[in-house]
Amino acid sequence: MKLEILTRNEHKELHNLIIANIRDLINRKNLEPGDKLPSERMLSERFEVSRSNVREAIQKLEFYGILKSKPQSGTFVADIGQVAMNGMMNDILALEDPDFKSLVETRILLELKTVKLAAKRRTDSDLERMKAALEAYKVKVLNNEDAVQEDLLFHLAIAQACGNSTINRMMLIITPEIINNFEKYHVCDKNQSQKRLKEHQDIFKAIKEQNTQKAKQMMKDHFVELYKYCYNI
Amino acid sequence: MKLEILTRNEHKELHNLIIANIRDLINRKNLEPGDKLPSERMLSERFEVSRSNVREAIQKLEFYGILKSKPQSGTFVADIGQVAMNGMMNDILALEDPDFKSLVETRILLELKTVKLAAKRRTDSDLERMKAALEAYKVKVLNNEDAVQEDLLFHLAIAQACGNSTINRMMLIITPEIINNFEKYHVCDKNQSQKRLKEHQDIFKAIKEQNTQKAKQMMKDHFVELYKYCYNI
DNA sequence: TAAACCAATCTGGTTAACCAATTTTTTATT
DNA sequence: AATAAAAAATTGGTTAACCAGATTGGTTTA
Repeated sequence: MKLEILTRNEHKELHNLIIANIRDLINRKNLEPGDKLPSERMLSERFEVSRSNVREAIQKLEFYGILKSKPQSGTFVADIGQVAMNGMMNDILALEDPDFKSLVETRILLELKTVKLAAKRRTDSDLERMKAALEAYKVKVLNNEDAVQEDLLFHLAIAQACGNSTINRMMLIITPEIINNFEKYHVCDKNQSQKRLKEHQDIFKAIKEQNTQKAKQMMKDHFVELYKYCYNI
Repeated sequence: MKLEILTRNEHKELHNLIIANIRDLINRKNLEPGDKLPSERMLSERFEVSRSNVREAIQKLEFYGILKSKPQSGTFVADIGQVAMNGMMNDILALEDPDFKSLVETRILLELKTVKLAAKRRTDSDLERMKAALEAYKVKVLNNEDAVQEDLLFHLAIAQACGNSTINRMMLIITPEIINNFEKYHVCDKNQSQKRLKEHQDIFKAIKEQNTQKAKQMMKDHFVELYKYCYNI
């Protein structure tokens, strides 16, 4: 067989092709939750792709909870049912790359929640972590240095304090994408950094005082600039 | 070298170990954004693990946007900066498995947003997809069959119509976990299924009419039972 | 001096052979 | 005939050799 190196996009296309093939196979064979898929070797032969590509596609479907691999046993359809599996696979295949607007919209949604929850649930050690992150941010700002990272890390510290591991996970997923777009579009303006620092300090204070409403309002104010920018694209 | 098969948990531990090693390496060598990591072969030798394990750990960090692999070239630290990378890696390593309460809380947060956005932005083809999902749900309910999957698929159809690919992605991530917990804790009650159908129809109607406030309120009502359950655990 | 070229080397990706746990089938025993 | 024990086949995971594109350093050339 000819060996071919794929670009990142071709790679994704290949994965989607394999995923679609697996979906069709499950439908044709009427596999139900808990049923076993054909082995990786058979799938790779059947779809005429390498076994490692099949493994990668299966890994992706495992991430979305649709399949489960058991060592030395097989790959199984998860307990989510055939209909749900079909719908979700189609959804996954239709998933496009996130645009900046979608990222910002999601970030604001998540953070207005995390800040409220953090104000309610923060422990003393949470406070310490947040304070440390805030201090690091402060130092950079006062030295008039770029502080995008420290900015975001303070927000991640809030997410960590919100006591919801799922929301925290989602903040982790979007943060690097946010950072990249920040730098790409030069969202952050150094002239405003003093103001931003003040806002961060206000947020921290509200969380410390466990004033949920104030915390949310401070975060909202903090996002106003971003909002504006987002709707101007 | 001795070959050893790992359980799922040991596997995760190994990944975390490698991730921690990579973090320490980046710190020790003071690698900055865009810098190249040592090759996979060198890392595997240095950490005394297999190259495929290194590749899997790198893949995970790629998913979180911390590293970028370029074919035939190398693996690079993403443009998020050293400080952010450190903080995020620590966060990732500290990430625990989601509990049901965290899942439900997140689901409600996301869906109260998706339903509002869907009411505002839904296209005609979105409406058709949602109507189809709703019909499938209706058939199951009227036949008094289990309809958890069709239920969730309707919600996913709403997410798809919300015009925000990031939120849609997150709904896809949590849905299988939600389904599993639904079935584990028997959250769904068949006696209430008629009521649930009515609620779904109300939501659909509100989205069709593009009445955002009503759509959100209907969704809120729909979640009341879940709320109760969630806070009773 | 600097630009262009070329070959040696290094890289992530791919493949195929191999491993050990598991599952299935066969055989042996009661 | 039923059960237990053993062997064969199957599985996902692992390893190591290999591939082709990218990089690099030195050499040649304008």
